[in-house]
Amino acid sequence: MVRARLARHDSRYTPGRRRLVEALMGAGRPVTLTEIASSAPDLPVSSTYRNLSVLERSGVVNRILIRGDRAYFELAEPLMSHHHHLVCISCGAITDIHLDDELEEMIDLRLAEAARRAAFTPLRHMLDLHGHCSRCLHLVEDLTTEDGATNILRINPPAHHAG
Amino acid sequence: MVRARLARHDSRYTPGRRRLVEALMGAGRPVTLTEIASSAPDLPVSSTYRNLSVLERSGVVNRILIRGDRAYFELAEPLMSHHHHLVCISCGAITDIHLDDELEEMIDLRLAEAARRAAFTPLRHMLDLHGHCSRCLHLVEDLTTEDGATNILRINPPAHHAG
DNA sequence: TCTACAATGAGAATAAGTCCCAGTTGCAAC
DNA sequence: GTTGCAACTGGGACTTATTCTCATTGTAGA
Repeated sequence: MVRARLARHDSRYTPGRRRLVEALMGAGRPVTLTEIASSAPDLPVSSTYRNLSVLERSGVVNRILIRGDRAYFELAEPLMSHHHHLVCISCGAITDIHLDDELEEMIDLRLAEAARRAAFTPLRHMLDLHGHCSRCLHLVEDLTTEDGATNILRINPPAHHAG
Repeated sequence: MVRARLARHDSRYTPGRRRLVEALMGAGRPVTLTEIASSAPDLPVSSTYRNLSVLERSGVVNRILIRGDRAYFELAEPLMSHHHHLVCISCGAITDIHLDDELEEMIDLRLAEAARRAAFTPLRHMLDLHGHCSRCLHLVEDLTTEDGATNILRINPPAHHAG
């Protein structure tokens, strides 16, 4: 199936690309290029970047932008089931979560309405929840202010950070 | 109100920060630091980066990560009403959209359930729709394949790109 | 086998964003 | 108003993820 999607873009399923797909399968969570590189040090960095782009263009992997300083990669549907993310804004840890189909459909429906009004052609929605994981919560004194403002403390990632 | 939120973090509402808030108000859409810099060339880059971080930490602006190569900034709630984005993956154009409160509440409810199971403390959800704007649609031949894969073409931003 | 084109890999190049530091400013206490 | 402390500023150096270049290699099909 990966091969077919690549072929559709005149691209080949080469050993290097297979290694990448397997690495993403093995990780089971979104990973950065640095993480891939450290688990497969023989893969050249430039080739890995190029191949991740090719795989993305062919719809095999998704590039997810959660932190400004680096990109995360994960397998696209249907290699990976549709899901969303809990993103810790302190340490960057990412947890996959699933929502029920009814809600997903309702979201898609309403987004499609808004898209039509803007003459926009939808491809896929991205829904993430930003907050603090249990290990970072203690770093934040109080989460809300008297005027209801969220009190976001961007703190240097602690030692346990997962990304 | 901006001043109060800054004061909560032992920060001051200086002229440079006021300029930034006014620039974001004037833009009316998410903008990059480069855009801010070109509309206010006298603001030093390093100060602008620093001040945007301070304003973000105080809950005055939101940093939105939509393209991997740069960050966008917009005013946070309630200076700006809660909204979501249509993001063109070809040219990067961003359009603000609003969903009805009922759906927003349902999303928050289900996300909160998932967060509780993961011992995660929610702060805010991010929901964007990725696709192609009307001006970029012609760059894509066919949007779906026979196996249902989305056929995403990442193309160099055309001349009209909005950021 | 030949040909055309995709893929590779090493390093140079790019650019967003951060860091540093010396000088300045704002706020609060006296 | 003076003073002291801490926040702020600005310019440039620096870091680093990502992209680009290009010469070489691999491969599918004629």
